[in-house]
Amino acid sequence: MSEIQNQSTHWADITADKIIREKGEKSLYTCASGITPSGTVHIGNFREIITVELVVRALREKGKNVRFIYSWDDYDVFRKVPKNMPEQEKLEGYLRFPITLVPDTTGRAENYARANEKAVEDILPAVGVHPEYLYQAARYRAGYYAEDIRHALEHRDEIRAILNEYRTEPLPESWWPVAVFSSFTNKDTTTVLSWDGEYGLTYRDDELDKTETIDIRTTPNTKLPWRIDWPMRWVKEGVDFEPGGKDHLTEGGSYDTSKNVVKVFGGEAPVTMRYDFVQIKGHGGKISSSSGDVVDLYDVLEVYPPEIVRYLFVGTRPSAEFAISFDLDVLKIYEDYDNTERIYFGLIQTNDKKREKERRIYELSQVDDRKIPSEPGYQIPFRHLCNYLQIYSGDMEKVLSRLPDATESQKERLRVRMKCAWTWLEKYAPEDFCFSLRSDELYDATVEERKALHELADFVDQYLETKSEKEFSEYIYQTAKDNGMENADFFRLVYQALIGKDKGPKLASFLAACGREKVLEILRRY
RNA sequence: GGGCCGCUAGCUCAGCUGGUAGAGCAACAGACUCUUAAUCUGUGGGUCAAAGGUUCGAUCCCUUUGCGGCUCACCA
Repeated sequence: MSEIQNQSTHWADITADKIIREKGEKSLYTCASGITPSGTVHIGNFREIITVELVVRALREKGKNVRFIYSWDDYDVFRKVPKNMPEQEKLEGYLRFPITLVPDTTGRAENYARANEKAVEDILPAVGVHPEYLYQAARYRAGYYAEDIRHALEHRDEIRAILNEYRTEPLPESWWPVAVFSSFTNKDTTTVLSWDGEYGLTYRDDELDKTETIDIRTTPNTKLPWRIDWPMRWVKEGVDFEPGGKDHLTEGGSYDTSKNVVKVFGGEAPVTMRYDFVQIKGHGGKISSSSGDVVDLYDVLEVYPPEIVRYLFVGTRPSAEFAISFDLDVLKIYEDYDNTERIYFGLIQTNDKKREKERRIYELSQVDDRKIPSEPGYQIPFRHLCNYLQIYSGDMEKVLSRLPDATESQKERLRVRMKCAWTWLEKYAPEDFCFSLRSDELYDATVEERKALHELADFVDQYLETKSEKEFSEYIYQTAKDNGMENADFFRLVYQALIGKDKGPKLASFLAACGREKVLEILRRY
């Protein structure tokens, strides 16, 4: 194991090494991630979580003790009502509230933020991600950060100078490094007026023009703005590694100012890594979050099994942008994964370097690194599996009965895969790709056409199960010839007779896949 | 305006700590009287955006330029 680790060139291993090198040998390494649950947490946000998860796994495999924390910034301000949320007008009334005090109009949880959090927390274990969740609203409101807020107030000028370095408009003299939610309205439309040098903070509610003095230890209204909050928490939790999106990791971005602000709190910045955004391809056209139709982890898991979802992220350098596909690329993704798996199990020969790389990608793609499969999945092309599924109208057990040599563990994996395949066929596959065998309604065939179909039925009856695919295709041509039909016309006829379309899967193999019984059941009715 | 990323075969990209380039698809040739991005065999194809520099040696490192994209400078 360690031998493999040492020579691994996978980015997760390289990052783990970097953390150890830069932070030194420690008894505990803290890796952090987090976002604001201000709306449905989409698949782009997942990139950060999975990036940390992979680095955490790499560190643990090097024998390190690791704490993986995930911060929900649920004391953030509700700035905009996402279009995919019900009861828009009601939510409008809560703008400028902390999201933890906004009601959940979807009826899933006690408040808006919690509903979005819960959706993520429920699904992450499915892809092998198990962080320790930290809830910032609860912490702030319980006075957990009171001393840190006071510390920021004490270093007001120093912090302002750091933030001003990159600002076009310098922060005014009257600026304070805290934000206050009004105790009258819950909104952040307030202005801090003064601080008594200890825990007393006086602010004005700008809407009501009312003034109040609060104690930051006991009144749950104060929070630090993002660029101060982030470095403060680095110190609080002793964060050694935390990646960031490219909006944070750019000159003048929040990582830049935070790595200076963190010194005010007596700490240092964690090792970081920039990840690029994730695009979506083939998801019905409506994909932008502004339209409210976000793609989240649930959507992706409907079409890809957990290990393939991981595979997408594992196999791509975080700094590279990539797209998650819901169109025909899905076929290729499955094939790519299977290919990696075949290399892992030595079913495909390749050079050492490539094999080592693919091996590591396969390992990291597995949901549980202690339960890596001991045998490859059942070898059937994804396309073929899709055809089987359609022949049996989505009945997975019937499909499995056609694959008698599959082992139990392979069947388990096939079931997950078929469920995804079926969802894909129903929701995303192109029209041309889909078919279903005729049941009640028959093709309105002419007398000549019926004769041809009868002849084909006889061949099917006699030879479909005994002749090879290639040999059987001879009978198809012969039928066309015997009935004086052009091949193209005859193929069209057979597809119409079986599936009501002009085209379909390659005929000889399609008939074989359907099986003698099913084909005859339909053809004999003409 | 600052910063970051990309520019490699017709297309999408891989190539990672410097040793004169790979995959899939497309193309072409041949199998198959055959369809949905169908199957098999084989072939061709690249001044690694451009120009300098470092080096025995550069797709890779440095500088400059061009083109494309993103991001920060308001909030988080």
